[in-house]
Amino acid sequence: MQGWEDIRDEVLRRIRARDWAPGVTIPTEEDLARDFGCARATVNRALRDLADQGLLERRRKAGTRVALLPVRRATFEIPVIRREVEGRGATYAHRVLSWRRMVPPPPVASRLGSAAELLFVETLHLADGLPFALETRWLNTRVVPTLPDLTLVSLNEWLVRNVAYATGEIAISAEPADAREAEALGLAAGAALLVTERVTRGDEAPITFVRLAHAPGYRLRSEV
Amino acid sequence: MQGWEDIRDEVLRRIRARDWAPGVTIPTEEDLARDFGCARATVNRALRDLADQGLLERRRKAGTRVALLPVRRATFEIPVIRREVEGRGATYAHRVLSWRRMVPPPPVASRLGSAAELLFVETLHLADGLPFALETRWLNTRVVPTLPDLTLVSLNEWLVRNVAYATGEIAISAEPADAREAEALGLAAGAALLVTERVTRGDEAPITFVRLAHAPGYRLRSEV
DNA sequence: CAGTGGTCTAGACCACTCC
DNA sequence: GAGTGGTCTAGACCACTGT
Repeated sequence: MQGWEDIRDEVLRRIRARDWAPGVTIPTEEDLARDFGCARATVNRALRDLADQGLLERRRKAGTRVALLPVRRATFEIPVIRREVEGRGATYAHRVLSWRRMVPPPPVASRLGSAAELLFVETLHLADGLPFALETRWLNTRVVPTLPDLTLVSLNEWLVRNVAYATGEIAISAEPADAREAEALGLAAGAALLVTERVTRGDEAPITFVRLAHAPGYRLRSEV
Repeated sequence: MQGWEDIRDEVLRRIRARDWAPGVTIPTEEDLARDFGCARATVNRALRDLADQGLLERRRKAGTRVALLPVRRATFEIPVIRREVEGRGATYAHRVLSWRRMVPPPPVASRLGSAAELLFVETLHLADGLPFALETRWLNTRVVPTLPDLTLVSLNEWLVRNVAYATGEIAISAEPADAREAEALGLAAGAALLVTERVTRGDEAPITFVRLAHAPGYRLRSEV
């Protein structure tokens, strides 16, 4: 007996073995369904999965072709920091370094699409007592009327649980540590940091902008 | 008329609006199918999509619950460098800086699971004539008997088109530029570089290890 | 216009897992 | 044991697009 995963694996095998070389059109779903002795929907599920991975290109009428330059899609899981630290077998802690109301600097304002005064919070995340990441957050308090005790729960986590979001973007880059980051993370200024920046927006208003500067040694990993 | 995407959007709306709060069990597929006036398979497709995104957790018998701490899954497209440069509207070029046979350094050998002699190739990728990324590659020539003229086609691209691969991993980190990278990219030593490292393996033998050190300003982006 | 993928349906059986 | 999601089927109609 065979399921759609078996069919996907067999198609994948034929692609890798170059039975179906890059650029060539493979048989139609109907033909494959007959060959494999299953329903067309099952073949469709298998081919759709491979197309989602970028290995096949599908177009109505034109058929299904093996991708010439497969665009690898690497998926990274971006968990809440506490989970990430605990997942490494370390003990999580966080410390709020400062908070105040302030008008965001231009780069933050433009990303959020709002130059209104925001709550600024600086949090150091620790793994086994050592600096793990410095979080720099600007928060629109209009959409978040009541706040938790920041010393008890990470704002990061509280927002995930309590605020409805609509859309967002993530950007990853490498940047030299500025004076503040270097001090908080216990590094020399200019040290290479992996920085992730996230913008989160609600239906109407922007919610928050977060910049996470990770201590050296941090890696994002993905299987392909 | 409604399709599975409409149902997915409506479920997403209810999650965001907290009609269905984090942690609660939502109605069964059968119930939802009746409510929406469609077949169960259509509801299944919609809920499966949201579960794949990490917003729902599904278990047989237990039902479908709204995730408490949704693990955001950010998907980044990792295209061939030429495509990436051209996608930014720039002109692509590459220059092979050096190549030789050598035993890989221990970190590379352990990643590939092979300490045999490999072909080492150093390639500078250019966008509009400016350094874009420095590629450092170790290639198992046993699985790649014939090589192209490296000055004509990027080894990166040639491999994608001509070598069957089975599995691989990608890791992303921030690292200070070493002397070689700084020279090739025209930077000061220690500059923060976004580094992507990829291991590719065939059915039996390792194929290649690639390290890409991207010039400052490089960002990976993803919608969430 | 015609061929191909995209999706929906109604029903069925199965696999897993909670009780 | 029983409830729920996971998947398959056979058929149908539709949407897109190359010719």
